[in-house]
Amino acid sequence: MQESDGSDINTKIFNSVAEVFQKAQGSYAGHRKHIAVLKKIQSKAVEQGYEDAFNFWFDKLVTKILPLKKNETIGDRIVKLVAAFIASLDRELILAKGQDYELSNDEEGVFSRFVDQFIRHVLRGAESPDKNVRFRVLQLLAVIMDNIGEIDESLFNLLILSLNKRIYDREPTVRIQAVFCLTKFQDEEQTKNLTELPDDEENYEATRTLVASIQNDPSAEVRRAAMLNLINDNNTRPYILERARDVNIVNRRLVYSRILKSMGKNSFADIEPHIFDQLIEWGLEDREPSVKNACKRLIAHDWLNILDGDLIELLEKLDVARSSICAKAIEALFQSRPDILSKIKFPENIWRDFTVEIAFLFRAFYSYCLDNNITEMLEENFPEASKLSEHLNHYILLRYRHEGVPNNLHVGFDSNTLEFIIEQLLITAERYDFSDEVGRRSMLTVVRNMLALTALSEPLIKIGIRVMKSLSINEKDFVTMAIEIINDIRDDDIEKQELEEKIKSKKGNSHKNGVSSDGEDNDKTNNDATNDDEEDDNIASFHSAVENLVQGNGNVSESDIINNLPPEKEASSETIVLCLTRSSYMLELVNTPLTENILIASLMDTLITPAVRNTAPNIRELGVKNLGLCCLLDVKLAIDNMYILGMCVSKGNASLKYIALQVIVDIFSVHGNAVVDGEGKVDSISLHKIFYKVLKNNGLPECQVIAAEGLCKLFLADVFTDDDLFETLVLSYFSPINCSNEALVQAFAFCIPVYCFSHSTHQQRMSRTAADILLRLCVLWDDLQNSAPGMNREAMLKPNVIFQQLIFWTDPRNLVNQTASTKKDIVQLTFLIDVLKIFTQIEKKEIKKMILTNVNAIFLSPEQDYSTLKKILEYSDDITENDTLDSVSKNALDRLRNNLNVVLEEINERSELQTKDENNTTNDQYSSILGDSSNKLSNGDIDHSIGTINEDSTDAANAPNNSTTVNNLQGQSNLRKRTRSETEQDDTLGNSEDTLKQNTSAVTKDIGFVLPEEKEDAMSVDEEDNDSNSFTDI
Amino acid sequence: DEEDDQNDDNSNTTAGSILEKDLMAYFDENLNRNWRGREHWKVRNFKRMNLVTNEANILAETQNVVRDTTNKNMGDDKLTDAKKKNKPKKVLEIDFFQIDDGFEDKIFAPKGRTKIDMPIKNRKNDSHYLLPDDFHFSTERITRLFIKPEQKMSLFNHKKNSRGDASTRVFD
DNA sequence: GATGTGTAGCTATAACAG
DNA sequence: CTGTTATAGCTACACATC
Repeated sequence: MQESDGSDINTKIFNSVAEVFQKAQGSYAGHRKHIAVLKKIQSKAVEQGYEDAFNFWFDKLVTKILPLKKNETIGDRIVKLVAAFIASLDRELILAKGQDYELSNDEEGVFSRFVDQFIRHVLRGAESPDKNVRFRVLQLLAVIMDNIGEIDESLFNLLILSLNKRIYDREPTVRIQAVFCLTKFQDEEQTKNLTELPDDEENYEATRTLVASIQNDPSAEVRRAAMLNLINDNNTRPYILERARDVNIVNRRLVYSRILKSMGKNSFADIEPHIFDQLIEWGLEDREPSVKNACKRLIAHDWLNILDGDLIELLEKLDVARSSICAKAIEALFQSRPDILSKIKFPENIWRDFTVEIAFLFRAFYSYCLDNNITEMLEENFPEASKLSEHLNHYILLRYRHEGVPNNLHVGFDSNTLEFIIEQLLITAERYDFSDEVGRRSMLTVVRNMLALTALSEPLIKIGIRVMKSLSINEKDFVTMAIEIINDIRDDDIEKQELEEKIKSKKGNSHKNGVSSDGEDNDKTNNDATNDDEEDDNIASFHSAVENLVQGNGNVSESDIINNLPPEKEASSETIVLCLTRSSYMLELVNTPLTENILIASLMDTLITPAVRNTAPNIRELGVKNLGLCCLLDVKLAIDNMYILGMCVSKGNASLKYIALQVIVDIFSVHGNAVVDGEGKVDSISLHKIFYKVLKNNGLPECQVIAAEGLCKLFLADVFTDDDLFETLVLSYFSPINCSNEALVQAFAFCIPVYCFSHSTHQQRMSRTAADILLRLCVLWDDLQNSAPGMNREAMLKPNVIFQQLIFWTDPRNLVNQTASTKKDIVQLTFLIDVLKIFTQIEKKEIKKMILTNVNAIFLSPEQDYSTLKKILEYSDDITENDTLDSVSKNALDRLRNNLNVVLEEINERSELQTKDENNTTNDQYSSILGDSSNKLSNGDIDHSIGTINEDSTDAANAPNNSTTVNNLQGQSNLRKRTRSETEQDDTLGNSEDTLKQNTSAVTKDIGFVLPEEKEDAMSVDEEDNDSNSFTDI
Repeated sequence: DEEDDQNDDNSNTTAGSILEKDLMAYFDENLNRNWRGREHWKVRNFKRMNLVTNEANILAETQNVVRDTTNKNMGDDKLTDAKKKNKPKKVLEIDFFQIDDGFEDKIFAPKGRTKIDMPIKNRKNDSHYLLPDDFHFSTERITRLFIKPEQKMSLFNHKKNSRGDASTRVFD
């Protein structure tokens, strides 16, 4: 080939290709044509033996767009062009192969050489320092991945290696494209290996890499790309679906709106039941409305459509019997599809053939109609009360008696199914219309007798009692009936024991002294069978009781019960549990004081008090709960039992602590401080100590949460007002030892702001304690950073964030009770003064910087008190003069001082203006009240005095205090300055006598906070912990 | 100042009458996003209560509005100006005919000392970027008693009654 | 690493066709 | 009714800039 010809053709090829690119960058419009042209150029070049030249120039021209950043339209157009060109070639080849054309000119070879060269070419930029180049390279690879045909092994290895490097690129955009590329290399074999082979750094299987990305990539968009492109089979599905809890909102939403939606009917079959439940719960409970709505739409729209609107089938899929979230799901369904409401019917003939789904729909439909006042539907679909009770009775009999009822229909019904149906009917019954007396009476009979069944499950006891409450005439009637049931159960048991004893003694059996039923078990061959026998007996009495009641002999009078003296024998522990369960659910619904409720008093004596003293843990816990519920009804009882409850918390095992703690909090919530501190009452300090102790004990995280939540409640209610206890509370929020106790953190995250912003006295308490909190936490943090490498340094917030939090909490603008005087509020300013005051106790430059750089988040306003602002300025000046600060800190501090000066200036200007305008009249008045303002009268002072004459109690309380504290502060500040310089000198000598040292040593003690073995007083602000241990005696 | 005084009085009377349920809803709404606490809170200012409608606030707000609008107008002008400047700059075109010898060398330059990889510590995250369990703390939850959930305590409006008594109420 | 700007990915509403 | 398209407006997140 001659050179001139060669370079001529070569140039021609270059010009032609370049022209296409030149045109194509302008718009997408001519792309079709451009691709045709490119193909023509290529085939012509091949014909002329210039295949390489075409490839060379094509690649070279593509290189030009590589530096273009993301979303640059020109770049995107060329990328599209390349993709379309390659796709077109590929498609042509496949088509040709499919039709068995003779490929005349080795098109396949041309294509694969072109692709091979192209990929190798762009890969040269895969590790370019320019992130745009890396992005474009990966983008080009991603868009051609589907159409590269077969590539040889060396290129494949090169590509995989590059992609597995780029998946860890610095730039998220690059990683996203890498994910897109990798998704094309997945296959089933790999997903199997996912679970079967161990993790391996050198394992370059695409699926494994993608799974690593979906879980570990910091960028939400990368995880999203992996989620949407990961192959969806049994092995990978859990990784995809767990994104329903991704921290990113869009990712969470996409699980419902894309992943699950596209799975269609397979969602029901292919997802494991517990995961399926979890997904629905997560979706419907999500904090973000958009996620919640996506989930609702999935259920109410997509899924219901898939199932052709078959509501029952949908409920089957949702597994109503097991999943507690279904109530929410169906409510969403009713709301978004009101059309289906009218299609729901409950004809008479299905009443005896309820399934779990129908029963559930029945109850949900009823509740919905009731809540939304759809009376016509109620009348149309729901039978009269007596019918309801009949049906209920039918299922109760089915469940608790095996003979006497036509069995053929319900052969497949297991007890769980029946209990679920019964529960649904009872839930309906609780809100049913019982204006018809006959209906009410018959339902009452059914429920009372049901509650007498000893085999009744706890959920049914609970709802049964509630139904009984709604059926009762008044509370006294309710209590009477409930206690009668309880007494009957106990008496029956004792009777039975006596009977058995007689039989045993007749047999001359020796082992009768073993505590009742435990011994019995040995004699019984089959426990279940015996229970059933027992049940049959109960059903028999059940029937006779029904007879009695229907004949009107139902209600036993109160005196009957009281006169029915407690038998001397004790009931078996199983029976006691049955009684206590019923009584606790009863007591939960009672509100009349104990003094008007003699029956409950008798219950205390016969059942509850013995239970509290029982040695069996479960009985004792139930007893404590019952006792607590009674205490809520009577102050006197509460007072008498505070001590024992305190003992339970301090000496009991975890579960006893857990319940007793709740009881104590509830008692305080109801009775306030009346239950402590007085003649014969428990000392409130001792109770505080109990709370400290539980709060600090991270061995029992659940109890910590109760203590925290409980304390927050009590502080919110102003039952507790102790600053030290409050400080401990806030400290445990930030403490690293609690960082893994999510419930605790969330309780505080909610309660602390509610507390601070609900009342200015609350915010003032925070303000008073905040500086000390900050100081302690700074020391703690510092210690954590210097601790052993095993420690998790992220377990604690950095001091700057803590400081920001405290500033936010003390910001008066966040108070709910916004008034005009909010702008004058100085709570946050006093916090700042305290911080500046303790500032010298912070030693680390790093921490000082974190404090100072946030100091300007404090709200300053010319409305605020002049002297307070002035004081802050003085402290700031002091720090500037005496501390060596880095430039950032200094700038921040200067800015604060500058701002302060501006504000102070403005106050001065205003007051001058005012004195001119108002002809001295008002000012005279106020200055006479103020008396001592010898220096220039400032507007701030005036405001303040107005606050004082006002009836605003908080201002009135604070005004004098503040001025004195401010004065004191100044004194202290000077003193401190001296001490500080002395300390600096003495530091090397080890002098530890002054107050500052004392403080630091107190602080060092707190370091134990991090170290479990020393944690005793670490968190507690309470200094002397060892003196009175009222609850450790005995 | 006299006006302020007046307004103070007004606010004190009106502020006390904010309904408990409104307060509860207010807190639930505002703390919804901050449920994870700790490092996850944002300085997002609380949506101000619009429940209190006393003269002082109306006055203050109108003043703010006046100032705001003036500011906004100024800002708007600046913004639109900035946008006008930004938009027309997108007339970029590549000359594909211009191929000088060295251009590929720049693009395919070795990474050198530029860090193009994620730091190792960022490649694994134990949280897997999943949210923690949500315990759904709410005013509803913290006002109800632990062992007697039907009974609610009244947390916010008890102040006027007597200190140290949470004055529980029962809602039927 | 704090800041302001830009944008992906909805959400809402209407109009319109099937 | 149901589904599509077009429009504007919104917010959390990403990106850029200093």
